[in-house]
Amino acid sequence: MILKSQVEWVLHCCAILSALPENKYLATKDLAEFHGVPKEYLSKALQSLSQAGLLVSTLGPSGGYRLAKSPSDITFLDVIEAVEGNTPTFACTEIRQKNPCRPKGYCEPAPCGIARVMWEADEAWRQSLRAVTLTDLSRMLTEGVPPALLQKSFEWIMART
Amino acid sequence: MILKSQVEWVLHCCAILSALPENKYLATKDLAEFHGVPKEYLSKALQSLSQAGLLVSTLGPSGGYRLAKSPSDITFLDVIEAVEGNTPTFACTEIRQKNPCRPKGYCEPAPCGIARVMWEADEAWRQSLRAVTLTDLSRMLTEGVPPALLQKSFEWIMART
DNA sequence: TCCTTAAGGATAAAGAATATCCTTAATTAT
DNA sequence: ATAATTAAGGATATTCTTTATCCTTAAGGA
Ligand code: FES
Ligand code: FES
Repeated sequence: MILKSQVEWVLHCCAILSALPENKYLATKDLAEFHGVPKEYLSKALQSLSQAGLLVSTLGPSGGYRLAKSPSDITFLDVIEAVEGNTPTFACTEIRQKNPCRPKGYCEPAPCGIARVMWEADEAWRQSLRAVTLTDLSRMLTEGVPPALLQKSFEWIMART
Repeated sequence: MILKSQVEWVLHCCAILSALPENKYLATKDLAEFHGVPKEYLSKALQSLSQAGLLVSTLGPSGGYRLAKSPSDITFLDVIEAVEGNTPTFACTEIRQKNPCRPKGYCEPAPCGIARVMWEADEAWRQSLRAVTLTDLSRMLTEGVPPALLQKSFEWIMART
């Protein structure tokens, strides 16, 4: 059980977009090149973020994506669920109903205890991811990085907005 | 991203094995029949639990599996990791190293902030699963179930040990 | 000696993740 | 107007994982 590689991609993309000035857009092509990932496939992931209301897109030259809201209003969980969906990581198939001793038509006390434990763990995971915003992300990704590299990267991005 | 169906299977199997008297074994065939799942494939999962030191197996007629230790010493996480492995659910591919502005040979402050957040969430998930033992499981799976059904199921199992 | 069982290897089928290509419509630059 | 650029989305291909079955071997019990 492993998250899609797209999750890493879009989180890094969000970090870039967080640094963009208001009403500036950055194209998929540039985000793909910056991160060394396939443009077409990254595009699918960004479309998901757009549909989830996290990004705003615009067409034509100088088009691309920007954040739909303040970085402080977008959490890791928002981004991850946009790509992975929000279905629980544990799917109960109700195998308890296969119990050969079960009376026909018997109705189990719902939901199964196992599923409850699994869903609680799932919620702990989500809660942890809800607690981190793109603002936190920007801070984390910049600290300890040489100012010269940050500056150069910023200019690389700005040259393409 | 979804857990293997085997996870649900083996957790239910562990609940059954928890109810077994000391030094009694239950065969894969019976566990598979009780839960209505394919015997051969369930067998692979039980082998994993055995290799993880959670179950003890014995051969021949009246052979099968029993718990290797007290139900209170086996957690959900133990069982799940035996089946799913213990690799983190987020795999960082270090795409930050693809940054075109990065000086050749530059060494990033390890690990990436994104990976740290993801691994922390992963740990929250694991912590939640570590807090529940097979003893808790037995209680959860029996409460609210009619005593007659519990009794009948117990007899079904005992008849095959 | 015969039957039952776990262990484990080989293989196949189904599904999900990864990736590419192409068309369409909107927007901008010329 | 025209041409270039871009996101959106459909179709399809490839690879990997999950799910499943089959078969052989060795151990244990009747
Ligand atoms: S029946 Fe699905 S987890 Fe118990
Ligand atoms: S480089 Fe992998 S998560 Fe940042």
